[in-house]
Amino acid sequence: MTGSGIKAGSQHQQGVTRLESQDLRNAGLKVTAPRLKMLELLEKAEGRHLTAEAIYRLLLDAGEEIGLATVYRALTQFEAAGLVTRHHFEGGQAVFELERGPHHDHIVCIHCGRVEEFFDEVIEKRQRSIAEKLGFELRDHTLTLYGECNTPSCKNKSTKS
Amino acid sequence: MTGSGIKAGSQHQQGVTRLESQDLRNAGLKVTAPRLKMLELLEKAEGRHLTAEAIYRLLLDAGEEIGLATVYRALTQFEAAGLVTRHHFEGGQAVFELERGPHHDHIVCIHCGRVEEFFDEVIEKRQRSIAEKLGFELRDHTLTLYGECNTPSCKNKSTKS
DNA sequence: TATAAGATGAGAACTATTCTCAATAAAAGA
DNA sequence: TCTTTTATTGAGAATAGTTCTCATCTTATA
Repeated sequence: MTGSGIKAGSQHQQGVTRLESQDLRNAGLKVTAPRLKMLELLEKAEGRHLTAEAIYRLLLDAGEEIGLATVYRALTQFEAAGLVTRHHFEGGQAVFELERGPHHDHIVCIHCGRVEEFFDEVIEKRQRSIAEKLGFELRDHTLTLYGECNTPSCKNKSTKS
Repeated sequence: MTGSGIKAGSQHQQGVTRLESQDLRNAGLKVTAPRLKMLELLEKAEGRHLTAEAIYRLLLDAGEEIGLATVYRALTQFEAAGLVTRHHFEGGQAVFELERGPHHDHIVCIHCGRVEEFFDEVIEKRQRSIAEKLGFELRDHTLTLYGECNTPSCKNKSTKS
């Protein structure tokens, strides 16, 4: 959607793959082709949020032989290992993104689905004090803003409703 | 938030029912037994978050004759009418709560599932300016904190994992 | 290499939710 | 009040997203 030209080519081979292999080993997972392919794909997606189905299709389209079950399984494992984050935006399907850098929240366009990320220390701090005040030990949070974005390619598109 | 002992008795009859009837009419919905029963139940739940399934079971247990499809349908209509809010906390099932007062966010215990509500103007304000800065017209948001609560009845319970 | 532990793909199974449809009940009109 | 119109209902089928099962195949290890 954004357009930082990412193609399904095969630029990075060994170097990246090695890093990814290490990620897998660190997570106690065997280094297998499906997993590496998935990590590569997520890497190339550069922060875009993909559904399991999308990952599956992209890999199939790229000529990989992979099963949907494997995609789901791997994503769950990656999540447990802290390699990816799973989000439940509106609309049933979970989306996944590679965990790069620390934490951030999201704003999603209700028309075109575009997702931007942000981080705000004021909000973070506030959350901590709210949790404390209410007698909770904060472990996690999800903050998602929904709005209408201003990209020219957006407004035209129909809403889900 | 408060925790005043709510029992599944049948205290309020006519008075409340009339208010609820009006809510339905205002929403352009016919006043029917299933809908009234659902609103009554949500009313009695005083802010607790119920799944569609839970509402269905509670009504069955209370001797009402109702179908699960009706519950889902009505909840969707109530939501469209602004009578209830739907939340997607972790775990697949959506939960519903009667819309009372203005807006608030939630903190959920990852052990016992207890939900508390809060409102924080600083966070709200911050969200608005973030949206603006990123070129979005803010329409909605969800903020849910996850933590471990301090109620004695909680820590013992097992985590979902 | 041979072996054991893990991972895989395909499809069945499952869960949450929505849809279909004939029967029914509520609002509106006479 | 009786009738007509139209929305609503319950039951079960259907769907979407995800997880499970299992026989087969790979990876890491001896």
